[in-house]
Amino acid sequence: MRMSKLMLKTLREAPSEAELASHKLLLRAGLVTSFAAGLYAFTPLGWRVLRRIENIIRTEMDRTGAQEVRLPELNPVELWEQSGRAGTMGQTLFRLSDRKERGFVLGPTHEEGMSFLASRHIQSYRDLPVTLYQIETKFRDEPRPRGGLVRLREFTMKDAYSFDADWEGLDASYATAYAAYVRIFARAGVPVIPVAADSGAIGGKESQEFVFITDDGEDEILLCPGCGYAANAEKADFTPPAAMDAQPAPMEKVATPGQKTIADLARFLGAEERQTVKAVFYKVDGEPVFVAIRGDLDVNETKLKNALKAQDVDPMDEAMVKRLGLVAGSASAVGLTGMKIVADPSAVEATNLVAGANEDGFHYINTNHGRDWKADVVANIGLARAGDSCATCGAGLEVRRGMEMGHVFKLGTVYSESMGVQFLDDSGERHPCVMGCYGIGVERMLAAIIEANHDDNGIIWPSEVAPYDAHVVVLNGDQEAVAEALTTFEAALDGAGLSALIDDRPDSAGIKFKDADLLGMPARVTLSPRALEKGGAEFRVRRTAETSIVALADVVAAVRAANAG
RNA sequence: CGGGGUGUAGCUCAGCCUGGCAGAGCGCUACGUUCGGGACGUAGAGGCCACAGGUUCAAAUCCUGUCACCCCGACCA
Repeated sequence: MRMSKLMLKTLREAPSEAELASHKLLLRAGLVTSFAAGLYAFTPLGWRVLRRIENIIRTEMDRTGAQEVRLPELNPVELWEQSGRAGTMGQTLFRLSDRKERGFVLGPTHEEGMSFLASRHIQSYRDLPVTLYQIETKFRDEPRPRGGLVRLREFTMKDAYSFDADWEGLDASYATAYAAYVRIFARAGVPVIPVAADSGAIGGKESQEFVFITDDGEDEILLCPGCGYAANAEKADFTPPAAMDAQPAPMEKVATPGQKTIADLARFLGAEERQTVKAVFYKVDGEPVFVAIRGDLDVNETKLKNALKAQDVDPMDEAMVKRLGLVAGSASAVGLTGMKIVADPSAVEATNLVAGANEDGFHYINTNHGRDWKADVVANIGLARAGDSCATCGAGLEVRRGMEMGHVFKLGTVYSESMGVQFLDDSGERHPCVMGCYGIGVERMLAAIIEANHDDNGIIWPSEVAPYDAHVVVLNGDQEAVAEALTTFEAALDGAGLSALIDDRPDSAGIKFKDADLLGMPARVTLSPRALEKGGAEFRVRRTAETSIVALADVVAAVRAANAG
């Protein structure tokens, strides 16, 4: 490709809307153009990269025996009503209707669609197992798109779905997909770690995310330096600090004027935070829920949601707090009626805790579960934090930020039941298929590739995703010797099956070198009178900046070597 | 949905406080000189100052509203 013909404009400065390194470089290198929040166009160069990422994914999925298919992006809303997710995905769905007022959604994911497709083709256990996948556009009305390509409203996803006869079969399909993911991320140059993730109220016994660790990530990840345990914060297990040991004492009401927060209250009473009970009010699927947890711990809303098998968990709004007569800052479950009480074991097992007296300015001391109050539900709903003890080995957990690149998930029979994906076993009995699903965000991967592979001068493409194998800088191309060298070299590259971006623009050398660094092809070849005088072409490896003069006959081999490394 | 920030040329930004001809650098076009790390000169093109309303003789500037974009939080009172 001749740069003089390429629709590409690089920028010396990044547009002010960009904050992430990848976002800045995507815009500076002219790979994408923003249309609106979370919506981007890809330019010829950017599109080449995206296609190369897709091809890595496609190759690795095909290698596992997964079969590529294509579903419509426009889905009849009935599919979503059948699974029940028209309601639960709620505001995330882009909805529209046709001229006859039939309702449709733009697919945000395709469990329903793929189940529908499978249900039309799977009849017998002889048809199993099968894994189907596609690489296509998803639409999600995200509350907050961000970070350039990190969170989009329209994006490309590779989504795969496995169908097995039983859980053992699913375990095998899952392991196969997992192994493919490891290879995909390695080839694309994104360092990821697998972490345990929440599998949600829809069931399933296992779910893992492939996370790229970066300070700019959206997710909080807990890592154990002792045993290697890694989990998303919404899922992470931990062992809370031990409770204070004490014999139950009589409950007493004490004045605590102005003490609203746990920290203030503990200081005021000369107690430790773990000697108090924290009260948190939630609205769970519209119903009020009172949550009690030991004062030194925090509530993990995802765990709460799972414990209650709920769809929506929100902080209680002020109107409801008022209507129920809850006293913020002095609330507790003691004497509380009229709503469900959920407690973390930490609040149930500890003795003589300080709790609110449900009267402004007063608290009780020495409250004990069972005697002074009783929880309707006791469940682990604590949020793991940095420094908490690993539930497995006891070491102190570390917290890092991370970007979710891919997710593998043992779904079970949730969708096969609702969508009717069934098969007959060898005794003629009908069963729902056991499903798994496996997703990768392609644009987000592109962002992560750049986050993980750049320097102050620009992008450093891993060779498997680079838009071209070589960047050829031509200086004084009007001189016969240079023009001749270019012709010869181009033919040689072509013969070797290597691609090149040839900078034949009449601009100054400085501009061309800066652009070559910014655009980040693995190898740079400079054809110029000066280099020819020295005996060939100047060859430079983008990643190491290692520079040398290479005889023209050997440049193709050098390009190949740079792309192999 | 809440909080914060920003909207002026393709990009980065000044001008706004204190109302009075629409600005700079980069980029773009033409010509010339340069020619190995974002060269220089000359001459140009390019604007609904986000949008709407208001105040005023006069609004990019002051007031009100709306929209868009970016960041933080989606939470323990």
